[in-house]
Amino acid sequence: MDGQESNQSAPPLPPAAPPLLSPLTTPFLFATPPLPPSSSSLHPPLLETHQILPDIDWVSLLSGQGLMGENIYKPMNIESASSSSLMAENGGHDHQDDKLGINKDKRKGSRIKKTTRPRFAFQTRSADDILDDGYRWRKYGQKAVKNSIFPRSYYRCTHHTCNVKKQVQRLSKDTSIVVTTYEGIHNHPCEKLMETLTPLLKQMQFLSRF
DNA sequence: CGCCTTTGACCGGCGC
DNA sequence: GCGCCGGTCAAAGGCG
Repeated sequence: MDGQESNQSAPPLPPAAPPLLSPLTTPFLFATPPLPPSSSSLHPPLLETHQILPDIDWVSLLSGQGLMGENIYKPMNIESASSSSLMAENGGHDHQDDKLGINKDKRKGSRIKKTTRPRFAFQTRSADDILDDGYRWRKYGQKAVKNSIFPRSYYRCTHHTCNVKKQVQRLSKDTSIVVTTYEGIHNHPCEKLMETLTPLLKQMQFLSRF
């Protein structure tokens, strides 16, 4: 239906641009110092809006390598994502992994295949639930979750060949914090990044002729 | 007209 | 087996 299965078997391509943190989009995302390990075990890293993020190796990050341990960015593979931050808020019940990337017809099938899509979450302190990460997203659902006064919103990348999803939920414990969970890897360039870079590249090509 | 959000219904997994 | 829960679908409506 939406081509979700089309790139399940293909090896994931590295993101053409950071799925977040693009300096060419607004609002900018900025990082706080690393959280203490005790809190990071329950919650994704918290990003503030007043500090510039360090350089991040997103390829390594999304492939599950590097930036682990005490680093504030802790990617979660799908197998280990069952203890995601959103669950910490809703009482730890989560079985979505079995259904990720499975459309309605597939769910009617005999056996649901477990997928292994990269997944990571982080927190931002923002008044806006939706962060401009440079990609285009279409909201496909919203659910009230247990033990949370705020609903969880479900978004899918609008690119026709891309099946990246994200979940957005505001913490009831701290209403200023928004938890965003990304799932999957974009297999296309960031639209806004390309929009910004294209005229610059053309100008560079023009100037290089002299 | 195309794209988006909203929202109720539906589905499968899990715990009891 | 049943109910709860989270995730997804898809129709309807809004907006530029």
